[in-house]
Amino acid sequence: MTAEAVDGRRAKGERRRALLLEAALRVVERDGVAGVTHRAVAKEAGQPPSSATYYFESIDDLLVAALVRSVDAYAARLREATESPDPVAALAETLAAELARGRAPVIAEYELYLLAARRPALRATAQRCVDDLAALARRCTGDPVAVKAFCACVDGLLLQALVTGASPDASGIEAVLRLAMAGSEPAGGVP
Amino acid sequence: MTAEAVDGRRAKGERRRALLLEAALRVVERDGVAGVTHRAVAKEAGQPPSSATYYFESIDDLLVAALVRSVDAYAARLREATESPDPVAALAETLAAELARGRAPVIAEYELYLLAARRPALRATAQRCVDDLAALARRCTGDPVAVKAFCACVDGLLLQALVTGASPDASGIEAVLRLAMAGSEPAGGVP
DNA sequence: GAGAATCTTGCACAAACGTCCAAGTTTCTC
DNA sequence: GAGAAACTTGGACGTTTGTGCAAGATTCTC
Repeated sequence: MTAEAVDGRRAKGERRRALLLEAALRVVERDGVAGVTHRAVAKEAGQPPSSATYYFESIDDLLVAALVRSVDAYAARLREATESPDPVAALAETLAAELARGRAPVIAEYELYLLAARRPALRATAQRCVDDLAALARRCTGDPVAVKAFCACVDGLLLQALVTGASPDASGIEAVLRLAMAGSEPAGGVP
Repeated sequence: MTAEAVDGRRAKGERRRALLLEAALRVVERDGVAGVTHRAVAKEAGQPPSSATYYFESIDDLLVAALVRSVDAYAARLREATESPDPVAALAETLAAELARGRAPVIAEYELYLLAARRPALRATAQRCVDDLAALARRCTGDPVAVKAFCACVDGLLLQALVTGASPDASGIEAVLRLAMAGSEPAGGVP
């Protein structure tokens, strides 16, 4: 994709690195961030422990890469909802469906997300996450305060659902998001 | 406080346990949840390692107790704001001041908070946190959806401030919270 | 004061971890 | 094909961790 002639050595390496990264995400889902070790990830990927240390010098590198990958996946889902005729409804459905399918992946996302609070190197990635959300909101309102409220609501709703064990349905989520979006201007509306 | 005649042995024990718990919170602030080990906490408390294993059988017990303590402190601050003439403004000031004083304690709170997502035993404590927030909101609006939006906004604003490194001021926070509180009814208002 | 309950501590053990290295393999360049 | 570059792997090292235990000190009960 990037260059016409690929180095077969590097290509194989990147494929392997991706395998390890996916394994790392599964480990985070299963055992939390604390469970991420070189050995555990390599074992999950069905590879020798040395390979994990080769591709990720420190355990921190591994977590950083995992967050980036997690945010990428999130951004993709977000973009899909953004392009829908009713972004708010689409997002509400997406979030509810994710929670219903299983909490572990969502927990993993937020554990990695929170990791950015301690690592300045991750702030740009976290910011991207919020920006994508704001882009969705701006399709429905011009009020910047409403955009902030909307973004905060999304993270707050998910976080609270996770920690309290509640399972809000799509309509409940949508109602809250719609309210946050309403803002001072009565209707930004879809054009 | 609880009984008239206290057992000196148990009293000493509880004092020591409290010391360890405070040390544990400092460790979480400094090194994150991952840094919490029996030895690290004992060292932080200036006590022999064995004492940590005596009072907290597993490392999980320690974290659970730490979360409960953290939520207790949060609830106290929340109650203070709730009793203010303008709860929303008071809460906004409290949150902004906390962020300004230092992010580490807030990060620690959320790391522990998120811990509840994996431990059913902690859900009640996390729920209490949300309930206290909802109680504050209900002093300003009767709309249950607005209450939910308000609670979500508080967690979302703090979480996003932490992960993006932003430092919202009191007025910015207040504006967002006020919007979430507004709801469909134009004014619940303070009586 | 005698005996029981609780607290307190040092120590030793196995397991798991990050890290490093050196030898071997594949792939590319020329 | 020869040499360089990148990948791959197994193994060893020292450190840290959780855990359990046994002996001692403190406090309460009678």
